[in-house]
Amino acid sequence: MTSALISPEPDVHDGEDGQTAVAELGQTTVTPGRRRVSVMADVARLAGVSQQTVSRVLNDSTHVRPQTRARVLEAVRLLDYRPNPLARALVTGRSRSLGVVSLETTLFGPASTLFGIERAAHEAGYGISIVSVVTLNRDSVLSAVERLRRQAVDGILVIAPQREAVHGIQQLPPDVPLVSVEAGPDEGVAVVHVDQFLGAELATRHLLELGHRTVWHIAGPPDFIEARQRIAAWRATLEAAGARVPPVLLGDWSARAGYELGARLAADPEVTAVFAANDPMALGLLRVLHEAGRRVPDDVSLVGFDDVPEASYFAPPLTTVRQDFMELGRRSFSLLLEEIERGMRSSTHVRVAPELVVRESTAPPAVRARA
Amino acid sequence: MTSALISPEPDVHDGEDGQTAVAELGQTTVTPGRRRVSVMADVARLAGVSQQTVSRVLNDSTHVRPQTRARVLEAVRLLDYRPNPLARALVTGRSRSLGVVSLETTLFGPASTLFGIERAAHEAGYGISIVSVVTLNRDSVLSAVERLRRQAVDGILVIAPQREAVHGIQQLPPDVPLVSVEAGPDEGVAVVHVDQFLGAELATRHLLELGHRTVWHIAGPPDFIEARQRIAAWRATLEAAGARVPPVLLGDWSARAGYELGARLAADPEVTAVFAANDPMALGLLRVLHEAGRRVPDDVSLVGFDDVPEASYFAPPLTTVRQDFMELGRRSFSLLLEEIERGMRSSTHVRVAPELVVRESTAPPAVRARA
DNA sequence: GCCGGCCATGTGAGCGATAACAATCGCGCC
DNA sequence: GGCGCGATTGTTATCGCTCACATGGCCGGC
Repeated sequence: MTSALISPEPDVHDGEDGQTAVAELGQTTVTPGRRRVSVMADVARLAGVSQQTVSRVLNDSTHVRPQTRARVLEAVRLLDYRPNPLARALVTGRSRSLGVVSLETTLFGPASTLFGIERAAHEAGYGISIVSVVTLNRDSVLSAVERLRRQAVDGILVIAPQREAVHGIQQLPPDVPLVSVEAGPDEGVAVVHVDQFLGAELATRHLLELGHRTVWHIAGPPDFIEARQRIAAWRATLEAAGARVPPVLLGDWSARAGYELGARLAADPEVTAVFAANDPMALGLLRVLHEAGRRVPDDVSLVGFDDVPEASYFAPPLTTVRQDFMELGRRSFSLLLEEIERGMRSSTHVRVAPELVVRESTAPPAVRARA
Repeated sequence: MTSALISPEPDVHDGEDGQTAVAELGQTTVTPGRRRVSVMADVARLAGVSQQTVSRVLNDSTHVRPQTRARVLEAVRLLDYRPNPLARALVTGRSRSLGVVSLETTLFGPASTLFGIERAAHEAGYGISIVSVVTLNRDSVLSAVERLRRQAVDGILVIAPQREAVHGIQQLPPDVPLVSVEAGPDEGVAVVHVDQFLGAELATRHLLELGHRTVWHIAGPPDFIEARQRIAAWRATLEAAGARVPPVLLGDWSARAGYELGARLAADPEVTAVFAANDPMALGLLRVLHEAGRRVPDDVSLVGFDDVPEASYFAPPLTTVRQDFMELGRRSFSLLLEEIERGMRSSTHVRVAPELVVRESTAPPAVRARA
């Protein structure tokens, strides 16, 4: 008997504030001004079944007669019912939401990773809460994680490209599923990252194989783990090839750094191949080389890193190492999901392979350069 | 027990899966593998008070004897108790979390706004959940909002710089507090945005006042509301000053667009002043001007928009219009909070004033240009 | 000296869902 | 033809907290 009678005269003072309080069926009174949303009991009543049956239709959905299910679903539709996620989470102990700790930056890598995670989570029906930090260090990571726990997330992803973050991650209480993305401690925590070593090796080898005698490197700031790994791989690749290892130039990821550090390279005719640790720095370098009258790739070959969307529009289109941040997000998410389901920390390391994208900024050295 | 004794022969499988079940105190049985966390009742028991008193200490905190409060807080500390936000939200109807719909982009504006919101929310004790969309249109906005509602957010912020998004926003059910950020419909929804009209006027007037006869404009893509507004204000400012209105050049926010469209400007000696609708396009223009041998600001003056962090490192440092995205986030957040507290939609428009930052890319026109 | 009223605290009832178990029905099988 | 079992559905307890109201002590005022 769902509202058998609808009285034509709702017993409501139709208001001092223009809002209409709606007379509701049954015994529930209505807070004026707040539209009452239907709950599972309403659906049950309307469908003429028990609340548990409604729950069954909405969840496992086994052991329900098709006819019953149809009636329930119809009631759901009529009432525009949506399950209250809080109530569900309270009783199941699962909120189906994840926390992400992210650097407050518009740097391409961290920002893209965030979106990659969001997309993967979305597809699996998870929501994500983010906490951004201005700097990554022990305390900021700890307090960010604490805030996320207060939001009842099922698990946490820390986008932690910087070394300092590692100290925080290591000290986290082990009772929350957690995965470190882009970098992390060697032990005790699951880590998903792009294989920086491979990426830098691909870049460096590509240039060596084109015939360059050695490769210069404009690196990222050494507080970024990735920057260090790229330096190490670049150096190892040169050494393995018996090539001379030039001094490393430390930048800060910005185009400006590429420009300024690049000025020294542009002035040195010995320099025929450069590997820049990210695309913006490659862009800066591109510019200073141009200003110095050194053609790319004729006089100098250049490889970047990241494959930002604009890279193929650089002049010339940039050969670079692509990092698949969507894949990174996907893998991080599934690893975290696994931890959540097994109920224990994992300490797996997942490596995502980067890919060399050859465009037009690399070529064999000019003949005079060899002479 | 953190290995008080390290037996040389750890009894490895004391379960079948290596997990150790910890014996807990009291009558509660323990799910093996999952550490039980303390709840409010535990605190109450330990402090020798009722659960309600614990609740009072943790919330309103009025009407509690200092001595009692101290005892409760001590118990909280001892048990490392944290209130379960789900239970609280279930009963209060407030989750203290906000939803943000954001464009899946690393564009400086939307990305910074997101962080601005996060920071403001954080300071007020709110968490944020994000949903990112690849494109903004009616359906994507609607489904994003729907997803956020399923996460039990108290209110929603839509970062909606594109026109298409407006259609979605207008169709949203009015029963959830919502604020549109950066743009929105004219009516029915609260909107917080930077005053684009003022910004473009500042830029254009600055150039006119330096003595330039007119100002060219490299605009953003017209599906962005901001782009249109900047065009309109630029045009109006020129007209008000009696200056000729040159044809507008439509870009896509990228440095590349600035470069390519700029080529035409660089070739035209009549062009002495350009207003670029964002900093990256200004950067591209800067480059093509340089390549064409036209000096900035001696031959051509240039104003950007956004004040990205690198703008002061451009060559020359860029005069630009700063948008305070942190402020934008703060204002959006407080407006939303107000809606939440009053329980009804507002349709206020809040404008955040941009600011002209004069650096070294603008100067009076060269004398020969006037002649 | 009694009573109203405020302070400090406790009690019981939900919030809206799921979990665990109980109950009912019909059917196949010996 | 009775028994047992699976398919369906209902009942009750519970998740961890806050709300509304009840209670009991202590104070001041007449």
